[in-house]
Amino acid sequence: MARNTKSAAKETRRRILDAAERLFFANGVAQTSLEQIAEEAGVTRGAIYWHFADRVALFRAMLEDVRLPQEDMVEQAAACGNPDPLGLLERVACDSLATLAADEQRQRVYAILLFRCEYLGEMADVLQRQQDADTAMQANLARIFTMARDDGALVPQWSPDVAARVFALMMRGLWVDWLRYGRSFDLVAHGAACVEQLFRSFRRAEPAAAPVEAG
Amino acid sequence: MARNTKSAAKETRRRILDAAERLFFANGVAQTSLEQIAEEAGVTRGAIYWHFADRVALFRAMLEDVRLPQEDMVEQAAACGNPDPLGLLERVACDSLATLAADEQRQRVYAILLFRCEYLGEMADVLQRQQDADTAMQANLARIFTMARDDGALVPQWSPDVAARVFALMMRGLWVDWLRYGRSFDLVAHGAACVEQLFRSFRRAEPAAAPVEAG
DNA sequence: CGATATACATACATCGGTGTATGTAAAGAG
DNA sequence: CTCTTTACATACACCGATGTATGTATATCG
Repeated sequence: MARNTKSAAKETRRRILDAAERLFFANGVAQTSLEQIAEEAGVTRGAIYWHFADRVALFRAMLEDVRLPQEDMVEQAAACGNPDPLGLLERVACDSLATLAADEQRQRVYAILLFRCEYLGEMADVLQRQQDADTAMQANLARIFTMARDDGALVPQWSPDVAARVFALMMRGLWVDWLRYGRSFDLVAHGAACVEQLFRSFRRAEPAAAPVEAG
Repeated sequence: MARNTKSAAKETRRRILDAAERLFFANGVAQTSLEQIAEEAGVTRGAIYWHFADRVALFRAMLEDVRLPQEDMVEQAAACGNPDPLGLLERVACDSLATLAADEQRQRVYAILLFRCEYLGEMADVLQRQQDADTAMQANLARIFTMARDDGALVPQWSPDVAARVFALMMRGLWVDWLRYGRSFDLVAHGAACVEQLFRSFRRAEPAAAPVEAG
């Protein structure tokens, strides 16, 4: 068939990636054939094999387009010399929820990573990327909580490491639950309530106000 | 071939289930053929098709043997009329960590559910079971935290629902992280530190002691 | 304005997996 | 002691998916 111009080829590549994303999300990675992806993208398998070595390469390319929520938080929280570390983190946390809630591509890709693929053999390093992101987030959070403790902002009942861990576990739980169970609750509102009350327990007690209810 | 006695047939069934569990865990559900399972179990595919209708039925049967950590916690925490609900929960939480850490079958099956299968089509109700377990756990925890609030055991900074949610998210995060990342930390010790400090924030402040470090 | 590389489509060979049909020897019922 | 049923093993037919080889029309470059 007619050879496409270079920009048209780029668009073909995009269409393949988008089609793969939709089908991986809808049918799972293992249950999606290159034939189906080609059809969804309006090309043939020849085009896919031209742009990508095989299924795994296609899958990897799809992932490279998206940042994981963990990576997002690390980047956002990098601003360290802040006078109010806990306040910064609290805002970053809520931002991360809003970012995920607003970006459907991110939702699909993260959901694929969480529930629609099996991490084995050639996919092992995909898991590794998530572990690296988690580790980086954990280290970064621990650093910030340590700053908060040194500033006297963190109550002594919480050790910086454990506070960082519980916070990270809660955030990931919120992301995962929301995606796993069909986005059946208001991620931003409900998540904000969790974030706020947890951070309230991190801080020295203020004149007590009534707790915020979940969304 | 020679027909086995009824008890021998039961054992064959067990061997098939065990083989499936090991291979699903090692290679993923989609990447494991019935041929492989048969070989691992020392039988032929004929035996598998005799005992199970197909792969999905085999997978389901494998799951039925095991209780999920969530289901475990719900059962453990059912004892409600306790004078110290928060103390009860704290113990139940640590028990659940110890139970998971001690039972390799449980670890494999839960890991399969989390990272080694794709929830689609005929597998949708498998996800449903997890969602039901999570929902039940959530409801149960909320009830207990409400009791704690009514007893004055829960500080007013935490609403019972949000406290239950954060606690549940943390617990699931601990289970998942431990399994996902190759059990690379001491689940019981590290988990206990998280549980303890979170529950300390739930309770009215005692004469402050130094926080416990993570394991 | 050829020559060549590009961007695919088409065609083919292969293979592993599934489901089912059939064989069969022993267990259990009467 | 037979007859039937059980508990498998064996054999077969049938895709569907993969990978590769090949065709081919057109950009693009010198």
